[in-house]
Amino acid sequence: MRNPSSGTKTPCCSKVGIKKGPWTPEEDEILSDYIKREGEGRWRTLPKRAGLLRCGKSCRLRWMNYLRPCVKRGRIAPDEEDLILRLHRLLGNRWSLIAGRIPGRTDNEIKNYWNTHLSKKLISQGIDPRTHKPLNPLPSSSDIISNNDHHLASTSNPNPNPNPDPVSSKTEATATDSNEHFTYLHHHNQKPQADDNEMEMDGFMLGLPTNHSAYISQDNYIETCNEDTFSSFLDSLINDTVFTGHQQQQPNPVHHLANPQHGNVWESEVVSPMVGLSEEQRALDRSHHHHHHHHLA
DNA sequence: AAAACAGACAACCGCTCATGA
DNA sequence: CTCATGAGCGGTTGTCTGTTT
Repeated sequence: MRNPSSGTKTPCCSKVGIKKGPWTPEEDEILSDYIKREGEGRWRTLPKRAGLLRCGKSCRLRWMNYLRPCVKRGRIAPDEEDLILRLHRLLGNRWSLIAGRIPGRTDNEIKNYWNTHLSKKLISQGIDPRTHKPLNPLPSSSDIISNNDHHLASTSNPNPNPNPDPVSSKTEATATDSNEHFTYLHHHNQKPQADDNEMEMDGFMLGLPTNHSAYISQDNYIETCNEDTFSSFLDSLINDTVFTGHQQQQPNPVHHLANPQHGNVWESEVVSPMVGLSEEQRALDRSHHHHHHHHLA
């Protein structure tokens, strides 16, 4: 990690003469034109090359979240919303991972939509947006009220989520004991990364095809082997029920994987534990995502 | 009519990770 | 191996717009 005190800290937009705030249509056009001509990348130097008084980060963000042709604008459709809910239940706040599964939508957009709409919606339905479980129906004496509050939820949350607090989950390596599970996962999945297709784990197998395997362990955590597996895994999830009516006829090589003869595990079992994804899983997903980005974006 | 407030979304910041020298 | 750098992620803040007082 970069040491902020090393003197090499990148000031990014703090430089004088660097514009901040909302983009103007003129700036948008300059950026779009430039990227169409020269392509993406080299964000740090792009502003200078393109003639923009912005930092590279800002340019990248603007392009990724707004200007790219494949970015879909407009309202989130009901089926998209359903998918977001479903994926969030599985993945937690891994917005980019979720976004990677929703064509045309960006992580930022989904994050915003979650925070402004879905989170509140779930709360109004008596569902904890973090755990996707019912909010404490009968607050016991030990429970402090108001687990509507995102922050307080972390203290009163009965679920096994090892990272109740998004901030701490990010800044600190999680030390909760339930993480040992993912430590295991991490060591076994991430190291060999894309080249191993087989894992021996106990737990019940979901039946991914060929040489891939994904499991729901006895603790109900999803365990995946590599990015392809993970990808297929999510595919199966997506195609499971969300688009019934839209895509159900669409043949999908990995269809039925997630809900084999075991019933709809997503609706019942997977829900809670997956929110407990830890830093290790995060790391795993990151690696997934890095590859995804190139495919999807 | 205007000030205050609230919601929605765009943008920024700090951080981690991957990669290459 | 270490270090520098680019890229990307997720939380948070800023700004705009619509609504309420």
